[in-house]
Amino acid sequence: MSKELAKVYDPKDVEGKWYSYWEEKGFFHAEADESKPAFSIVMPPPNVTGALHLGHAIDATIQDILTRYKRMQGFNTLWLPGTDHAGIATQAKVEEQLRKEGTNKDELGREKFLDRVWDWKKQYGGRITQQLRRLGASCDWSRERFTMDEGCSKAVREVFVDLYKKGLIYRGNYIVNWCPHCHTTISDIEVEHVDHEGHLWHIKYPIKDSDEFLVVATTRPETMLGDTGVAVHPEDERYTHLVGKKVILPIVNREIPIFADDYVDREFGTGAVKVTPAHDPNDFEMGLRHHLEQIRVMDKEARMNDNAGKYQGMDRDEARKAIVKELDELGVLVKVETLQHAVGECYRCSTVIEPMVSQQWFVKMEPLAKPAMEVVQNGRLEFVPERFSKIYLGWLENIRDWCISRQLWWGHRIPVWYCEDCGVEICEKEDPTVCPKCGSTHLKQDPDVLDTWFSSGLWPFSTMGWPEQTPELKQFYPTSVLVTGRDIIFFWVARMIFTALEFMKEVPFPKVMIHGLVLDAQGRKMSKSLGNGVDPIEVIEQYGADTLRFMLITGNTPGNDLRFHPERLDATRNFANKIWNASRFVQLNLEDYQEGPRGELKLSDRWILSRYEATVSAVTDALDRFDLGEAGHLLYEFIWSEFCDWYIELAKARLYDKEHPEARHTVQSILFEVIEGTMRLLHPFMPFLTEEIWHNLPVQGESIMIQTWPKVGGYRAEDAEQQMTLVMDVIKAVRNIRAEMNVQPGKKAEIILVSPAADNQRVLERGQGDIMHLAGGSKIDIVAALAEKPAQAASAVLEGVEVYLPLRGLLDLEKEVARVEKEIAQAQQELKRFEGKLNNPGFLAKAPEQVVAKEREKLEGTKSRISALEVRLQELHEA
RNA sequence: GGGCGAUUAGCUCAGCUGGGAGAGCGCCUGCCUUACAAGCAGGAUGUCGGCAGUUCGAUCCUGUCAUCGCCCACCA
Repeated sequence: MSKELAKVYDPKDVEGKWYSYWEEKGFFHAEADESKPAFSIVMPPPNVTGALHLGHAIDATIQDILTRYKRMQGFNTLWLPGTDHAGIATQAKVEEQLRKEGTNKDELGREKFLDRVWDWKKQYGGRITQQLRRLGASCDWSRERFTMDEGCSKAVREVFVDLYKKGLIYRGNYIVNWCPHCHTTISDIEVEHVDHEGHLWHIKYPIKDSDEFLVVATTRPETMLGDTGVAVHPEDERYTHLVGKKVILPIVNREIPIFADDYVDREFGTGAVKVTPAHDPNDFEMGLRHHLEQIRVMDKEARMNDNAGKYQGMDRDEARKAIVKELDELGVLVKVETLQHAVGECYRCSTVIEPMVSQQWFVKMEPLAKPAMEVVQNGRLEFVPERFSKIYLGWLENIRDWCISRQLWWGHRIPVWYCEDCGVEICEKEDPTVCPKCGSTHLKQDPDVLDTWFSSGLWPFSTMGWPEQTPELKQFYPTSVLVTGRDIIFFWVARMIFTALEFMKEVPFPKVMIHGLVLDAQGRKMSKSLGNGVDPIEVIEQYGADTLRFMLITGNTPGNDLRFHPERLDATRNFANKIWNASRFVQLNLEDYQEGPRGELKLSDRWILSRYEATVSAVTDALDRFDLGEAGHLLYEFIWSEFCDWYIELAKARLYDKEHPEARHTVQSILFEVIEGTMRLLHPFMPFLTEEIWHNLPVQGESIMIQTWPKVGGYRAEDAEQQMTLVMDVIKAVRNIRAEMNVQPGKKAEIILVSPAADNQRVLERGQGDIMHLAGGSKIDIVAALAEKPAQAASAVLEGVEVYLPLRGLLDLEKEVARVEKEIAQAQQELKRFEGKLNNPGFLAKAPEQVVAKEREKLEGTKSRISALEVRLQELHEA
């Protein structure tokens, strides 16, 4: 116990040690045990390929705080970690590796390639979970899961087959978002709409058997090779006479129909739209309505295919130039405008997406989206902050079917087989070997894999053993809360909700706590390309995990983005150091401490206990509201501004008083109780520091993390708080005078307190020792009135108390007069405000009685202050 | 084209569901006071984005405008 404690807290000495201790002791582990109420969180699984970034750090910190809090409250607490196989990202990493080795996945073949990915996963997949340990994450690592492990894969199979049989998964030829670089489809939400400056080309399409032309406007002339119609608005009088006729498509010389469709905007361009059903989602829809042919003119690389005639083999951009040139030469290019418009890009590689008709697997969304909306509308599932529910609902309202097939190898392979003889589709929970229709054994599995989010969408129950009815599922499902960034509400949160409702018939969590993104100091997203990312591990090395954690959750409002300012790390580190030193002070003064009954409590004791207890309640409330920033702020204020700045200073006198061991013992006991409880309150936020401090205190127990959460126990004392406030105000007033009058620090001075009210006098008498010590008094007189005005004294007038500091020769009379005059002026301003209010009949009639009374009180207080100040001024003039 | 968020001290941000504004950093003045100079004590600084409204009273509620940021969106 009585070891030397460093003056400066060094997290390096502490963090590694405690983390392995916790893990070895099994404190993170949760067993299904129905005797205790459950609290559970599933961690949003980070990509196996990834390294920890600040986004993960804030996410994990929030979850860890909630987890540690609930664990201390006695819940059977499970925080279940895991990682995501991240189809495209991981496959791309391994492909990159192969490229460096001079080979590629096709040379290797599917099976060998997958072996390589698994190897890669084994080698690097643990990095991010190691990094989460550095942060202090108290997850149950014995339950760590991976979206492609056996259990999760089984759940995926179960869900796919079930939805397939219900007709909610289907295969069909539809227009999808194709990334020519990643060579796969992506879902609608994986397309980013980015504004580009493009052109609007006006092209004349000659009308068949006529001299007339129809001018269409397009941003993508290269797709005209696949045009199979031209659309105009049904009520557009310019064109009604043309509807039903045909145009001859330039270059291609194909006859295509002119038809009318409401979709067309008469105001835009020429009001006539070329229709390419195979390469545009709207055209696709119109094509279906009007039975147009779909002609695909590009291949998987977005090169023109054999439907493109002489342009075959050209990249779509080259083809655009060449086609524009030819149109120009043909004399049918009538106008080119520049146009700002949004272009879809791949979220991963920013390649412009090519909409393309292709045969893919889809999840039918409407029947799934409806219940997912209802649970939010009827409050069974709440977003925190609430405003995110609107975003969620808006998305589900307009949702389109979800394209789930990906042309990748890394992922859950689509569990559908095709009979090569009779063509039948087979989708069962077991792999088929024989065609149930024709008996053929020539079965071929669909080559595609599922969208990564298909498997992570099952995360809350797949990780708990579903489809088996496990004890874990029974106790920990539904989970208690989901914590995640606002950027994956659609990708992940929504999908978990509708799959859970479909398969578990229950919400996966009653609350979703959404936090913002961590931005750089300029407010930009952190990204590899900008090079503005901050590595949390480096921050931890430099400042410690506790500092990073506390910094991340304080200083902003829930749900809002957080700008990363390195200076805030310094400030938070200073706070950690402050706590360290406060505890050091307590420990140094607890060496001879024996537990035992306390002696009489002084005002300051009752005050700090009351403030401590108020903090317990307020922090607990804030945590229950998921307002971690507020909870952190409350702790900061209590520890620094109340416990350190006041109570520790107040405690010293009695602590060092050898003549009154009982008083010393009482203070020791309170210091111990308050700091010990405060460490428990702070533990979820700063687990390492608090554990270290806790073990340096005279406590029994293996770890602070398994102690109980502080409870309130009757220490609240409004009277003590009020009285102490008066004492502190007097101390501040004296300090102020001393500073302004340049009284040498350390030099003791006589203090006279004039207070006509008996109750105030009693309070001041009770606090006089404290005032002496903290205000540097040599002697203190408390009187109801002064028979003789102290000459050569500086003064301050508080409500109910006048403070005099006889300074004799030290008093600068002029300065003092100026000071008093200034105070009078300020007080008169205030007085005016109060009078204004109290003279307002509306105020008197309509404001609550309490408020009126309070204003009256303030008015009276200010009035008497002013008259006291005026008397004082008079005296000064006389002096 | 919709929606959301932000606009408060020089900077970064709080402000707990309307009674008259706070912190940290920075700045100024003193202090190495035996927990802490990563500290202590004291101090200065704000038409709470503009305008209008509701109210006895608005930083907080309503409307509107402005600037910035984000999300969504099938005007080719």
